[in-house]
Amino acid sequence: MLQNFKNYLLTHTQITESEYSSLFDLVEVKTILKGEFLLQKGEHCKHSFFIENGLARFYSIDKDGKEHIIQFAPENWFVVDRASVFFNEPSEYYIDTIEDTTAVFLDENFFCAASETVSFFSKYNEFLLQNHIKHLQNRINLLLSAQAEERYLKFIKLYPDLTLRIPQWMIASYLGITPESLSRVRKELARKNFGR
Amino acid sequence: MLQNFKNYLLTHTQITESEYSSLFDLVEVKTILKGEFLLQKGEHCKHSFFIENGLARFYSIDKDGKEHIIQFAPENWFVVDRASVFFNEPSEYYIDTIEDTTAVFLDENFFCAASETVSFFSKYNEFLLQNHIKHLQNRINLLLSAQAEERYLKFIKLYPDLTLRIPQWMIASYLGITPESLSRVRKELARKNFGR
DNA sequence: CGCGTGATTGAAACCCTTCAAGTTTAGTGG
DNA sequence: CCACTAAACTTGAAGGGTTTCAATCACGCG
Repeated sequence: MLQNFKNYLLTHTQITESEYSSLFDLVEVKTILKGEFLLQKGEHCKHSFFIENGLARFYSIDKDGKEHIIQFAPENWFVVDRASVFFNEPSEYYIDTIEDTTAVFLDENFFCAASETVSFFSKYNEFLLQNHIKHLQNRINLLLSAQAEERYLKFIKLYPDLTLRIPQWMIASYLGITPESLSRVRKELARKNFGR
Repeated sequence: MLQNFKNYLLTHTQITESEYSSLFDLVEVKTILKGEFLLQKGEHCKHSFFIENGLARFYSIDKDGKEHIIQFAPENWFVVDRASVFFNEPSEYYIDTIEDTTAVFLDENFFCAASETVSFFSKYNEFLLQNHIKHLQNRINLLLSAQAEERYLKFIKLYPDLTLRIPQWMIASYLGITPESLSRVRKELARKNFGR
């Protein structure tokens, strides 16, 4: 039961077994079926979600009804609309699941308690924020500088395991291209590599 | 002398005059002429730069030699490659100035001392990180969902003052389009608004 | 088996880039 | 203060990458 969440905290935050036990009372664990929402536009995001098992996605829907995926979150990842949580604003985004998912719901109380009981916790929290910034910045740079093929190659290099679990049209959405274009990019890549 | 930096800290971090005086010994202030570098690719970024006066830009150069602007930083803004500072990695990016600039160089020592002497400081630091994430996320969403015209309109709405100070070709770079395209977008916008 | 979803393919259209030329603007030195 | 030059901006025509729309194919599941 919740092996991933426990291991994650033990290895990343130097938490002890007993500290973990007391903090665990503060979280909620929920099962979310494939396609169900963790967050919808207009809601205030009150939790950080730790994905114990399964796969979630964080995305927006534009005025033409098109989805744009900001982030995928497989097991051992956090997913959250930080802007909504931290600034207490209604969210512009959606979070739902691509697979049946077990998620740990962490609220303000949990982070306060954890920061107080585990001295290293706030340091790790800063690590998460800095790491998040690093990834977002790299993504912006990629969107500015690379075309479809290069974006896709970087994606499968960075997330080889996810490539197999995520439908192609969602990867296309993450890359900022249409499913048809991604299909053609893959066809072209297959053609190039055939001669080896 | 450094009115902006002082006011910024006083209003945002609840620092006292005397605390400011002692912390001020830990910073360096430098004048950077237009076009000179604060950071170049391959260097380890050791400072956060507070722009006291002037205007800086944070950008990458791709394999074809094209520049891609990640961020502009006018007076009262911070600019820094957080990934390089926090993870102690060589930077992938450049920071230089668009105008003659006075910048405050803040290093690790400053942040440690400030966190210790000013209780509110680390809270404000988290605010900066969260705010940074919020902006990067919105930018990614815009790059995924909007075409040239909409990107430009959002830009001039968000940064009306910067629009006049920054050469058009740099704004184009920030938007992920060519200078020629931006010129045509502006022409088209002028045409549309002529009929009012 | 039939249905729905996802992936593929083709043709036309579109947005944007590229390249080249011309115009305007800004900065510098005589 | 004007003349000169470089940089920035504009404009046009051609081309490229991607989208759009439509049709077809492949697959899993009730």
